[in-house]
Amino acid sequence: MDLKPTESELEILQIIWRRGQCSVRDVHDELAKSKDAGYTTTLKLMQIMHDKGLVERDTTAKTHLYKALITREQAQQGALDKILSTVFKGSTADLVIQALGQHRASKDEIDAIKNFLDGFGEGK
Amino acid sequence: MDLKPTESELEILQIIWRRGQCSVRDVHDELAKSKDAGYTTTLKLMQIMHDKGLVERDTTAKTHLYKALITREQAQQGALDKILSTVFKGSTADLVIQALGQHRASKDEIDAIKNFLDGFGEGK
DNA sequence: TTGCATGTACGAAATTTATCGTACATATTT
DNA sequence: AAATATGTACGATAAATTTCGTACATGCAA
Repeated sequence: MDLKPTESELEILQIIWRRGQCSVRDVHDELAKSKDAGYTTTLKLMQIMHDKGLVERDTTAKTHLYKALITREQAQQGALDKILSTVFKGSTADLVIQALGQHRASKDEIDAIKNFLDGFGEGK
Repeated sequence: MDLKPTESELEILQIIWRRGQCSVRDVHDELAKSKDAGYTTTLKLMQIMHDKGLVERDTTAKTHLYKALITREQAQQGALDKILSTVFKGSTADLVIQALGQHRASKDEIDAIKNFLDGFGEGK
């Protein structure tokens, strides 16, 4: 099993993750807000995702309903692993610092991360 | 200008970043350790990268020498931006926490991040 | 100078990913 | 019932990326 969604598949997974379960129509309407592709394109993509085992579907009704078989966390981890090895020389610290430096995290976010670090690395 | 290297281009950029400047042969030998592709494949890729403006080259000698025109930091930022929007719902905090949670950063790394956060968000 | 190693150039094929058209089935509306 | 809307299936095409073969130039050793 591949487990590594393509870019387009990720766009679709995002929507499924948010809604939990959805029809091709649901996904396509959502996608159409930011993108411009035909309905059958979305359909085909979702069928391919089904073939790959990225989603499962309930075909009892005419309109099939899709659910994700890969979790957002799994996809996140996969994405992190990839960029860690391709651009961050494997350094998590570099990645974190670069992420925080540019993206102007809010104070709340920073606090959340500090708390996380405290509970993690115990004491300093 | 596109500025968004493909997967293969990133593999090559990594090597150029590490060595500062190199010939196709340098890159290909390095690449061959982990991968298995022909020399002309690497050559073609680097020519394409030159067309795209990702690298520059010195062609005075027979063996051309390539340098990166995009910095590692730029590529890192691009990679982060992409996965932030595709899998992390735009939340830097989520990304950081996920990165730290799984990858068992060393104590030193954690300390480095804490220091960074202290100098950054002032106050706790 | 001949032969071989090492280089670049570049078209073409192979792969991968994304898009679309068309056929066909089943609801729903009038 | 006929017409229309909505849905799936799926082959074909397009587009992007990667891989390779072949031609050709040049440096170097025998």
